[in-house]
Amino acid sequence: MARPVSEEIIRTAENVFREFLRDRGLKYTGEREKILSAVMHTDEHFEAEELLRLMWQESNRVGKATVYRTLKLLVECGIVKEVHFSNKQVHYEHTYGQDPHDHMVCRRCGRIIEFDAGEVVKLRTVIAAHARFHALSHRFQILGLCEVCRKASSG
Amino acid sequence: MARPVSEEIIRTAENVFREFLRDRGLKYTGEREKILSAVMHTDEHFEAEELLRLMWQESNRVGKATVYRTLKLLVECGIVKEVHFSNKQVHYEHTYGQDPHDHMVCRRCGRIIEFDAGEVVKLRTVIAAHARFHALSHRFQILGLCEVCRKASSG
DNA sequence: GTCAATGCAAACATTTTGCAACTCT
DNA sequence: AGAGTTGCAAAATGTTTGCATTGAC
Repeated sequence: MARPVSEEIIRTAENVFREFLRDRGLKYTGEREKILSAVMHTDEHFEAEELLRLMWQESNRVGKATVYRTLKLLVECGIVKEVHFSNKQVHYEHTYGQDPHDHMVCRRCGRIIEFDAGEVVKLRTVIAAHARFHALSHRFQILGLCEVCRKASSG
Repeated sequence: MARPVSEEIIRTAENVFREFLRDRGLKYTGEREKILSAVMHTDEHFEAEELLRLMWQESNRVGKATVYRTLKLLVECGIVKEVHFSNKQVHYEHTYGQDPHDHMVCRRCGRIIEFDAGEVVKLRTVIAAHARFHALSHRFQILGLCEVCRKASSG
């Protein structure tokens, strides 16, 4: 899982976001600040509605539409990444100050295991070069059975 | 792109599907046959609604719900694969009789470039072994700029 | 004849949008 | 002051479901 992140990194992310907004003539509002903070304090993958629920529990009343709009901005500016685990909602994770990683997803129990993306990045560069493609990012997931479920099903 | 596939392969796929259905006490109906045929004759990635439109154009009147239900079965039986390009609809491709491949997606123009998945499969096995995870499949996409768009944006 | 499949429309879940009121800068 | 932002509720999107009718085996 994405690990909880130091206050220092959170402040840096805020600066990145503020600058990103300023560059486009957009405003750093109280809502955007609160949403970024909620995102950075999450150490799990989350969905938009989940983040909203979390914020409401802590009496941070922001509208649903604002959360969706702000997440989109955070993705654009690279602080947040979209992950597609299921066919339903989009999942998000903050990646700012984290090592790049990808996920293994257990088909049986849904468990998520992260792994370092270093080798994947190397491979993607080689593959892209062959097609004269300029790789900027990737999405990678390994689907299968985690150790527990494998043992359970062969037992 | 998935290449158009020989009539022989199509017949084999039909057999696979029929057997899959029989094994579960399900029926090989005219609708399912028509949908499988439409899928196998597609050589592009498609969406459920697109397939439906295509079939209607050729006066193959099947209900939308039936298409969704049948695609789900085809995925289960391994003839069709889900691909998640965007955050919106699921895309599908038939993979029966095709070499395993993954995709590069151009962020600017949306162009899809396929590449052989051999190296990815090797890498996923190594990575999975580290976590005692049993890899069964993967999803991989490289996002970036295709040659045309890279030239256009640097010019 | 039985049990499953179909088609339709209604339901559903998630995300986006229009708009009047508001708030950063 | 003015352009962008918010929240709400309505709309849109993509997919699923309930149910009466139809069809495969």
